[in-house]
Amino acid sequence: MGSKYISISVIKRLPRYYRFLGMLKNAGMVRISSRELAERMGLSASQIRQDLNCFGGFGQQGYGYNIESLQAEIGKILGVDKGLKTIMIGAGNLGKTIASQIDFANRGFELLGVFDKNEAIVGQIVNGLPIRPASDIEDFCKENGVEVAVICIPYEEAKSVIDLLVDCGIKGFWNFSHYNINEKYPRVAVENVHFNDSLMTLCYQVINLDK
Amino acid sequence: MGSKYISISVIKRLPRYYRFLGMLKNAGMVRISSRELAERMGLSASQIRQDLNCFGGFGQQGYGYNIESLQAEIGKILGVDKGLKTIMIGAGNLGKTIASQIDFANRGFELLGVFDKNEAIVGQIVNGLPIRPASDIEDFCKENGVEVAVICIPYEEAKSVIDLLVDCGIKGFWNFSHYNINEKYPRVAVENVHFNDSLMTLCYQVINLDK
DNA sequence: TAGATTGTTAATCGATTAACAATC
DNA sequence: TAGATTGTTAATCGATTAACAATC
Repeated sequence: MGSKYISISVIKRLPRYYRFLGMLKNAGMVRISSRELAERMGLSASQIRQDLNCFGGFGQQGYGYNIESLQAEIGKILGVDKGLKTIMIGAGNLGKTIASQIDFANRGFELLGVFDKNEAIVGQIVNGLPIRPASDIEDFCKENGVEVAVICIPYEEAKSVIDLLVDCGIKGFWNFSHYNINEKYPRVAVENVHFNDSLMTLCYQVINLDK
Repeated sequence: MGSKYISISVIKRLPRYYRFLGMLKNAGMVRISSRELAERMGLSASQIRQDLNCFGGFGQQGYGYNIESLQAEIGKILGVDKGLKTIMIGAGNLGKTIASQIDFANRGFELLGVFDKNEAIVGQIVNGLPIRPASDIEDFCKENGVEVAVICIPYEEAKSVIDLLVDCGIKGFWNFSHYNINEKYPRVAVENVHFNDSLMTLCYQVINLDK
C-alpha cells in the first residue's frame, strides 16, 4: 500500500512503549502526555511524538494520549493478535525454557510444535506439546502452514535445518544460535538473541564505568 | 586516562568481530583485509576500519589484519579475561538454564553463587554451585567482593533485591527482568535481555516483510 | 477563551560511507 | 619498486532534538 518506510530504530522502541502503557493502564491511569511518558521511560517527548506519528495521529492536542487506546494501536501495529504459526527447533535446556516461559500467544505467535533430533527425548511434553522427531519437521510445516521458527540448536546443526525450514516456507526466525541466517537468506525476517554478545558488552561497560 | 569516548554502537559490534575472528582462526586463516571481513560479516570495510581505529592501529598497510592478534586485541578491549565476580539472582527455569549454558569464564565473568528465595530449591546444585537462600546475598557479596549480578527474577521481586545489590556495591547487571534498573541507578552498567521485546519486533518484521 | 499539548517542519547531532594520502 | 590496504579526514546520510503553528 505504499506506506512509508519505518526505520528499525523506531520499531525496536514500540514493544517498550507497549509494555509501559500496559503498566500505566494496570495502574489505573487513563491519559498521559508525551512529556510525562518521556520522563518515565527516559526518552525525549519529541522522540515519542515522532515515533507515534510514523503510524498516525493517536493523540489529541491539549490533552495527550489515551493510554488504553494508544496501547491497543501499538499492539495492532506490532501484530500481537496475529497468532503466527510457530515451531521450535531444539528442545534442550534453552529450548524447553523458552517454550515454557515465553508468552507467545500474547506476542503475536502460536507455538504449534517442538522438535529435536535426539530420539531419547522425543515424546516428552513441553508446555503441553510433545517433542517430535526432527524428521517430522518438513511434513509438519507443510500440513500446518508454519510461518516462524525458533532456533534453539547449536551453530553446527543450524545450517542444514535452516535450509530445510526456508524451503518449507518459513519466513521468520527467532534465532538463539550464532548461525547468520540473513547472509544466505537476506529476505527472511530474523531476530537474533546473542547472549554472549550481550554479556561481553556488559563486561566492557563495567570495566569502563568510570570513564 | 582521558581516553576518547567510544560510542555504544561501536562497542556492540566488538563481540561480533571477536566471534567472527575466532571462527576464521579456527578455520586456519592467518590474515584478512577489512574488505574481506566486511563481506563475510555484512558490514562495510570503512566501518570496520573506523571501529578498530577507535582503539588503535591494529592493521598493516598493504597486508590487512593478523586474525589471531586482532582477536586477542579485541578480547583485551572487551575484558574477556577479567573474571568479574558474579552472582545469579533467581534459580528458576531461566536462571538454571543461563547458569549452566553460558560460558561466563570465557566472556569476562566468574560465576560464584546462585541465589533463590524459594527455600524448597535451596541446596540444589546448578552447574556445580549450590543454590543459596536469598537471605545470604548481602553477606556473600561483602565477603566475596561481588561486582556483577544476573537478574533472573520477575519484575515484582526485582526492585527490593536491586536496591540491596546496589547497596552491596554491585556495579553491573545482566538483566533478564523488565525492571528498569537505570531509572533509579543511572551510574551502574546494565545490559537488558528483553525476550518479549525481541519477539514482538520479529512479529512486526514478519507481517511487514513484503513492504 | 486560555492553557495545554499535539503534529510537523527545521536544526542539530552523530554515525556511516567515501575518498585518498600514507606506507607496508 | 608496484600493488595493496590501512589510517584518517571529509562528505553524506539518518536519527534525534528543538521549535512552533495548529487545535483540542
